[in-house]
Amino acid sequence: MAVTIKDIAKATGKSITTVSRALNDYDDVSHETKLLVQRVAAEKGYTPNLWAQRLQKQRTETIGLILPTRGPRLGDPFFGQLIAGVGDKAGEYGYDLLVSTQAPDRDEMAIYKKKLQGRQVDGFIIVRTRRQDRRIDYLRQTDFPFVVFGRTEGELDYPYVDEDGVAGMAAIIEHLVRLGHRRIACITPPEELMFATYRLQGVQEALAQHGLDMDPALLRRGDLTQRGGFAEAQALLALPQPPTAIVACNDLMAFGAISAAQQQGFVVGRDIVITGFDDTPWAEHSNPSLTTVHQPIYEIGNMVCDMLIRLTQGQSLEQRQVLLKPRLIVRQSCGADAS
Amino acid sequence: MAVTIKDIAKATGKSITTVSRALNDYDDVSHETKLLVQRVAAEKGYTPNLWAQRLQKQRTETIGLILPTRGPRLGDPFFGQLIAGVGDKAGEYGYDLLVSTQAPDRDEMAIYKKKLQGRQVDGFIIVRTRRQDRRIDYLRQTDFPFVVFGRTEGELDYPYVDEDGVAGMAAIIEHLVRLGHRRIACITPPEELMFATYRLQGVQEALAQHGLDMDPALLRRGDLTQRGGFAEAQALLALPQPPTAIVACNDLMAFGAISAAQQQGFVVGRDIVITGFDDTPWAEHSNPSLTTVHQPIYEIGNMVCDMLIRLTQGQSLEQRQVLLKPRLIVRQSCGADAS
DNA sequence: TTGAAAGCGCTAACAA
DNA sequence: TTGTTAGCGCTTTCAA
Repeated sequence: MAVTIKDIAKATGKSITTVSRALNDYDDVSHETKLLVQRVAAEKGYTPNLWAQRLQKQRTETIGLILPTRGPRLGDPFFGQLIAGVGDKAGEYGYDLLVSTQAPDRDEMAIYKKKLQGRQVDGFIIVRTRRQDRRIDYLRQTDFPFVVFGRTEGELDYPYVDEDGVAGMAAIIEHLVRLGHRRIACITPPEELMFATYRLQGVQEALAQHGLDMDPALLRRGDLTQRGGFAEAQALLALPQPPTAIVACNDLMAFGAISAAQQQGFVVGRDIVITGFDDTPWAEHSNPSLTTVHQPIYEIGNMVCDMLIRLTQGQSLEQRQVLLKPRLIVRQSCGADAS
Repeated sequence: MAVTIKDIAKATGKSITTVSRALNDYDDVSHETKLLVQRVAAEKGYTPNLWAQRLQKQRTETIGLILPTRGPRLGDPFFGQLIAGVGDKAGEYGYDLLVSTQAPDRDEMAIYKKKLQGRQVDGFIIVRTRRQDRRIDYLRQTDFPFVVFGRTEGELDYPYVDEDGVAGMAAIIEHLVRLGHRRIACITPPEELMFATYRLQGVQEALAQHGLDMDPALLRRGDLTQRGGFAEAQALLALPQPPTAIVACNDLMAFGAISAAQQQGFVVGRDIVITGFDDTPWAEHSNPSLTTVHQPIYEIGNMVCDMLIRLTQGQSLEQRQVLLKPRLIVRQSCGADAS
């Protein structure tokens, strides 16, 4: 069976307490005792029982990340990069990462409650925020540590990291208008997602600034998947007056839109222009390569994790709320490179 | 503060023991007591302290998945889909999933030891096996539950799920030979990965069966990334006698190879043929779409998780070792569809 | 049907 | 510098 602190106490002839303190390098233990205990512990291959430690310390050194989705859709590189960013940073601190999947349905809150009240994690990272987000309401009200990737409607009195979607989309529109486009379509994310609001707002404000209006027929709601982008682009291209540019609110939908356009014989970048948002690893290598807005998801994962761990340790944050400036990445799909 | 079993005991006037038994629905508690206790528990919003439960029960209902990589590379959809598959299945059982990232360096084993000996998880899922895999050696020797996605050299006396890479690559080669290709190049994974061996073996056996030899100049080692595929394909295309087909051992490298070929003005599917392995979500939508071998990673994640949980519960497995038959997916990049 | 008591492995206040 | 003791919240004998 497993080696416990008790075994070491017996083997060294010291008390359990002394062993505990020696192992934790307290300075009220004699040097010799410390050496002895540590040697014996190493010999016996002692590793502390974490539940016992945690039960005692009332801290878990674990952070929770509940992915708001189920099923194979996690092929979306978004989640992989995010997990990498959060997990790597957690590892640096010696923290663990508890990952669950739970679609945003009526069971969603149960899992947060269970993990919080069961004291399984010291804090949560919240991703893919809705405009009204009960996860955030709940955590705010219980006063439990959390950091958000994204924002919500209403008062933003919690720590978050987000990229400025308004500015990002505005940059895209600016660019397209400068290239001469006037009939610009937009494929948006599901309405309940907060970033849908920001990105659409960016589109509309930038258009307005150039005296352009969004034709309601050119505004279509997608589901963030390639399949969705494909379907919506098909519908747009079938209009009596099709757009000259399609602005998709994420890369995946843009890829779907490109497929749809190509399938109908369009040369993307020449006959029609398509852009994305996220700058996934694929954007650079797709054909044509995708004009998009860069979003450093891995680094954001790093940041939110770092902030959360500091919070759980009672530290205060230098920057509680971070809004990243987006960077436009011009590639071939907008035609600027193509010619 | 948190509600404990003690609070409920006080509130109901029952003993701690009785409360515990009532909550766990033991049948030596009177119906009334049970109802009373459960009502009060619900009112107070009681949730068991999992650390205490686990300390007591010596079981964690948590499984460990340590991703053998670090850094932003988890954009690889492989890991996202795997986590989804494992996580969803774990959720079905009410199990948690503990995810870590740890590159296969000399610190690698420390994290396994810590989690195992700290009794943080009931079992491990091992992925991306090396030909000689110390993770498996260690777990085998400690007799700790684990299930492997992949195989190793030597005796396969542990539970695993894998897809038959030999058959998969053979199917690709068969197909290409039938299309008339004779000069076929291969971009392989890093040598230490076990599936590199199988996939290369599949290529060579299938070639041999047609009396063809692999020109050593056409065999190049990649690193599983797009960037790597790009570089190796460039080298191949610059040969005095370039290949007519490039068989990449995963989709990512195939995408890189496609980019390289296109950049040099080749029409992929006509001037050169490129294939992948995995059938990632992107393969279908790339341009040209990618001929590849399907690997149901999400489902494999489901399977290994299911097997592992059964193992940790002391159940025996109907099928301890599963070798999945691969399915060839013919699309445009091999020229069969293109015409 | 219930409760008292022990103990899971550990940490920490207090005494010696 | 060390050991005694209590206790984290829970489950589980054992006795009543």
